[in-house]
Amino acid sequence: MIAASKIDSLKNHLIKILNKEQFNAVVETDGPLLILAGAGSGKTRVITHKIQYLIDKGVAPSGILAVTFTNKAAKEMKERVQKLVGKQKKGMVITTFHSLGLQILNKDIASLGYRDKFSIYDDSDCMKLLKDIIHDLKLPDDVYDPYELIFKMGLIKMNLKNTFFDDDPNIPKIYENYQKNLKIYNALDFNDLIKLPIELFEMRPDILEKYQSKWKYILVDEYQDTSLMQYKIMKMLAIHHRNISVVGDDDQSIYSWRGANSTNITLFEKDFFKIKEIKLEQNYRSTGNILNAANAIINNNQSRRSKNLWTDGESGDKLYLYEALDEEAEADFVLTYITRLKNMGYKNNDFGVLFRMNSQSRPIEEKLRDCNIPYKVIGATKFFERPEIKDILSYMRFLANFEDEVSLNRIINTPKRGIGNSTIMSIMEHAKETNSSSYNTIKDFVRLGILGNKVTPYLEDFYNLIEKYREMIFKPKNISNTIMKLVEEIDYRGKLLAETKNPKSVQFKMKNINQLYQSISNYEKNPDNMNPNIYEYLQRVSLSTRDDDNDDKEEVCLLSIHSAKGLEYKVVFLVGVEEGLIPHDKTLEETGTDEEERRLFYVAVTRAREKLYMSYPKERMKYNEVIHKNISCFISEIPEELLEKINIEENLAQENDLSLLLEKWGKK
DNA sequence: GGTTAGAGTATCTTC
DNA sequence: TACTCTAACC
Repeated sequence: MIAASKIDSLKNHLIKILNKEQFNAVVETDGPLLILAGAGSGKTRVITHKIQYLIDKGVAPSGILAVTFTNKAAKEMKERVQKLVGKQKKGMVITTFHSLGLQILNKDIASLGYRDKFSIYDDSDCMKLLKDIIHDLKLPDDVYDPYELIFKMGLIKMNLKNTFFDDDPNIPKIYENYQKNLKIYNALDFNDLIKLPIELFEMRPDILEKYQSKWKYILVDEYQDTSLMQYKIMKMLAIHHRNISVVGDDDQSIYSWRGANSTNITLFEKDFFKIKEIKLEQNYRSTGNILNAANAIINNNQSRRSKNLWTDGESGDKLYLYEALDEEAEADFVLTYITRLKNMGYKNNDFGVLFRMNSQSRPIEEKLRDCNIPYKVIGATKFFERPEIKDILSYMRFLANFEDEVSLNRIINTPKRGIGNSTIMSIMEHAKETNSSSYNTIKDFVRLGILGNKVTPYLEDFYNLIEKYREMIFKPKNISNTIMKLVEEIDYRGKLLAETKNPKSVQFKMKNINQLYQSISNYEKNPDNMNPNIYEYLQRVSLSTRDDDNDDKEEVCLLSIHSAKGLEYKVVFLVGVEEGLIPHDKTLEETGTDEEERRLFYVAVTRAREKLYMSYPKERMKYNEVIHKNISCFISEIPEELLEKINIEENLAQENDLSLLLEKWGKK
C-alpha cells in the first residue's frame, strides 16, 4: 500500500515535469524498450528518472545496471541519480562498458587461464609491443605501421573480420604473436576488456546466470556507439528477463572507427523482438535557428531513421560565421567574442570551444592565457599519457606485475643507468629461450655475472632498486609515499634537466608528477576505497581520462567534438570548420563517405544552446609549411537565411570598448 | 657496448 | 613542433 502511494505520487510528479514521450519512456520499465532520443531531448533526464522510478517501485538498487560509453557520461549520470534518490543508490552499478568488463574479469579471469593482477595496456603500450613483434619477425617497419596494426588487431580480435584481409599472411602471424605476448606479459588491451567477459560467459554459463539474475533491469545509454561485442554482452545479460532499455540517437553515432555500429539498433529489434519504441523529438536545449540548421545538415544523410527535432522556444540569433586569415586570427576572433559576451553577462563556463583535433586547442589556449581567462582543456594530452607520468606509472606497473615487459622496457634504462639496447636484447632473448621472464633472467644474469664487469653492476643496481621498492609499495597505504621516494632516488628531476635546455618544462613536468602523488594519495585516503592497493589504482588510471577536477568551476571549456557529445554550452565556438578537418581527409579516404563526418558536425552544432560561432582559418601552418584551407562543405548545407557572416574589423569599430584588443594586434 | 646529436617524419576522434 | 631513428662518438 505504502509503496503504491509512493509510486503514485512520483508518477504525478513526473507527469508534471516530463513531456508525454519522456514520461512513457520512464514508466515503461518491463520488457525491451528502444528510446530514440534526438540531441537535447532530455535523454539523461529520462534515464535518471527511470532509475528513480524503478527504485520507488521497489527494485533493489543492486538489481540495476546502467552502462554508458564515456567516463564523463557515467560520472554525470551517477551524480544526477544521486541527487534524485540520495543514498539509496548503494549497490547500483553505473559504469562504462570497459569498467564493467574489468569488474567481471577481476572476479573470474582465472577461469579463462589468465592470471590475476594483470596490466592494462593502452594504445601506446600496444604499439610498443607491436613494434617489438615487427622487429622480432624481421618484417619491414615501413610497411607494417604499428598505428595501423593496432586497428587491424582490433578488427581481428573483435571478430569484425573473420577472414584476414589483405591476403597478407604476416597479419595473422603478427596477431598471433601479439596475443601470445599479451598473455605472457599478463596484460590485456582495451578490446580484451570487452571480449574476454564474453568468452567467460560462454565458457561458464553459471557465472553468466549469476549476473543475469543479479541485474534485473539494464539501461544502456549512447546506444548508437556500442560495438557489436558490447552489444553482445548486454544481450547475454538481458536476454532472459528482457528488461532492457536502450537510449540512443543514430544521428549522433560518431565512433564507427572504433567499431561502433548503429546497425545494432536493428539487431536489438531482431534479438529482442516485440520491442517498444519511443521517439523523443522535442528539443529543450537549442534555439530554433540552431535546431533548424542542425536538421538541415543531418537531412543530407541517406542512412538514418526519420526524426525531426523541434522546439517551442525562440528562434534566437542566427549562426555566425567568421573567415579568419590564419589560426592566430581565428583565436583572436574567439577571444574577442568571449570578452564581448562576458561584458553582456555571460560567464566563463558558458563557453565551449570545440574542435576536430586536440592539437587545435593550442592557439586558443595561448590567447586565453594572455587574457587571463581561466580555462580547462578536456581530454587533450591526457594526464596519464604524459611521458613523465607514464614513466612513473611504468615503474608502478612493473612493481605490480613483474611479467609486464612493456613497462620493464620503459623503465630499465630510465633514467639512463648504463643498460643499453644490446643488453636489453640479450636479456630478452635469453628469457625467451629459457621460457622465463626477463626479470628472472636479470636476476640470474646478476647472480652469475654473465654480462661482464661493466654492465653487471648497473643491472644489479636496477635489480636492487626494484626489490627495495617492491617491498615498500605493498605496505598498507604506502603507495604515494613509496613513489615519492622512488622518484627521488632515481633522480628523475635530474633526468629531466639533462634532457632539455628549457628548465621551465622540467618544472611543469615535476608539477605533473606532484599531481600524480596527489592522485594516489587521494585514492589511498578516500574512505570509500575499502582496501586501497596498487592494482586497483592502476586499473582505475588505465580506464580514466583524468576527470578528477570539478566541472563547476567558472572556466572556459576547450574540447574535441567527440568529447563534447552529451554536453552543452550557452555559447559554442566551433573552430576549424574547413575541408580536411570536418570532413576529415583521412576519414573520407578510409570510409568513402562523409556521413559520419556530417554526424560529427551535427553533434557540434547541437551542443549550442543560444549562440553558435563557427570559424576557420584561410591559412594554416603544418610542419612549417603554409597550407591554404577551404571552408567546410557542410556550411553550404545550412540555409543561407540562418547564417550571418561576421566582419570583425567592422564590428570592432562599432564597439569602442574593444579598441584595446585592436591595439594588441597592432603590437604583432 | 652505451650515449648523444642531428636528421627525418608525422597520431584524428576514445576506453 | 615533437618525437623517433640512425650514425658517429665516447
